[in-house]
Amino acid sequence: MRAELQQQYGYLFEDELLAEIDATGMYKNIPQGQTIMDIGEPITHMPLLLNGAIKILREDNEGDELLLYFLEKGDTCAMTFSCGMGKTKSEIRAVTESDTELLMVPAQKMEVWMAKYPSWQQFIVDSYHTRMMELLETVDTLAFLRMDERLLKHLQDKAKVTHDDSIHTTHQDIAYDLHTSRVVISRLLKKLEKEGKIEMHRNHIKVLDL
Amino acid sequence: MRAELQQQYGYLFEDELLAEIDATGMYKNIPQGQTIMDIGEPITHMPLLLNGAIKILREDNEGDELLLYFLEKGDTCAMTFSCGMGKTKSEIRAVTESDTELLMVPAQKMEVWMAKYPSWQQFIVDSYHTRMMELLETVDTLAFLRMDERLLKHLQDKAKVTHDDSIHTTHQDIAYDLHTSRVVISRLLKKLEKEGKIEMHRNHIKVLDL
DNA sequence: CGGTCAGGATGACATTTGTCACTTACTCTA
DNA sequence: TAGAGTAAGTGACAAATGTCATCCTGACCG
Repeated sequence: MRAELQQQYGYLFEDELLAEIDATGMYKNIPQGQTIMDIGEPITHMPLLLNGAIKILREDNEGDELLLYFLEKGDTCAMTFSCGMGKTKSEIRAVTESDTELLMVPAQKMEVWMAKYPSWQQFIVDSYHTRMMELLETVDTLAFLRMDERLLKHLQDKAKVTHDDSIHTTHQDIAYDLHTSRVVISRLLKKLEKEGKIEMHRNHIKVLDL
Repeated sequence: MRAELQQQYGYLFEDELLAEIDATGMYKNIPQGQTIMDIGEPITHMPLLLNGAIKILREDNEGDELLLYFLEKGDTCAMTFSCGMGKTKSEIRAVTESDTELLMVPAQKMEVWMAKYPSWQQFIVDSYHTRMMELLETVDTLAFLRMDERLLKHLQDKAKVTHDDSIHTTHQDIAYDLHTSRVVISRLLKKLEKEGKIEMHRNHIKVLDL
């Protein structure tokens, strides 16, 4: 674990901070498909990813979801930071997209480190900025792209974070991520296959247009 | 100007920081409808709003716009902060929604203050969080609401930031903000009027459902 | 091997949004 | 006062998306 921490964050943090993270962070290895943070739950810890990928979701009033963005190793979710500091509840749901190793860092430590370590402060601001840019990209996708374009982009993003151009998922799961219906996704996938951008198989899709 | 600075930010910042902002910030009084920051331009200053409101816009590949959110007095746009620090170009356009007074703070000062003043650091993190929550709201609006719901919410938001339930705007301007066409807006406004939620006049709209 | 269930495909139809063309109404200026 | 320009309304049509029902296929289990 310490080796992975060193590998992912060693170039960012002072040795002293790395030692503190090592001492206080709770290591977890979570299989694919698990919810590690949910909407409305108080935030007690903040995840630092060591390996794998997480998807960050929003939810509407009917309980239907929408994918905001993916997180990968070396990332954290900045929203957890200030929700933790403000003692508010989570506005987003985090679900493991693939088997994931991470450190859960206690929320109260984050504030202490903000004052104590310039590298942590820089990390938090950089993380906010990066997530902000990703949310902007999500807004752009929703506002400017049609559903078939969103679908292709989604498959490409998924292939990128799992490092596998063969995606194991169902039409229904994709429909949930894109906040639409399964029938619409099946039709659009058919269209993308016709266009030579993907190859369809039962329970998985191979992305050709990367 | 110093009085307004004290009024809007006095409760947030140390006296020493306020003095530095006063000394280095460039006061501006900008009429409604002016672009104060544009996409692709390098960021040399960051605005601190004293009075009025600004709308923050995104642009697609065809040059069509989309409103992200409004900023009011006591606000800044966190995206300018890290874009300024990273010496990158602006990803958003900022346009005055009403006559606006603000201080333009030099970008290089922001980084200095980050290390020097805990209150500035707190302000930046809080600002990031607030903007993040607003972007989430924008995502929700785009993903979960139909165009007529988005339109009503837009009018309500506009009324709120201008402190006037009679909005001076055109169907075409609203269509630009919502990234749609004027005809669609005219029809939906007609529908909202029928539903008793607004009152329509040429060049302005009165919001009844607040 | 047959039954069940999940995943996927298809047809028909409805709703929402967008585009184009044209007309009407209002405002401003010479 | 008339003309020009802008703002708004309407009709017709197209495209995109969503819903419902039904059927087909593959995997799994008893």
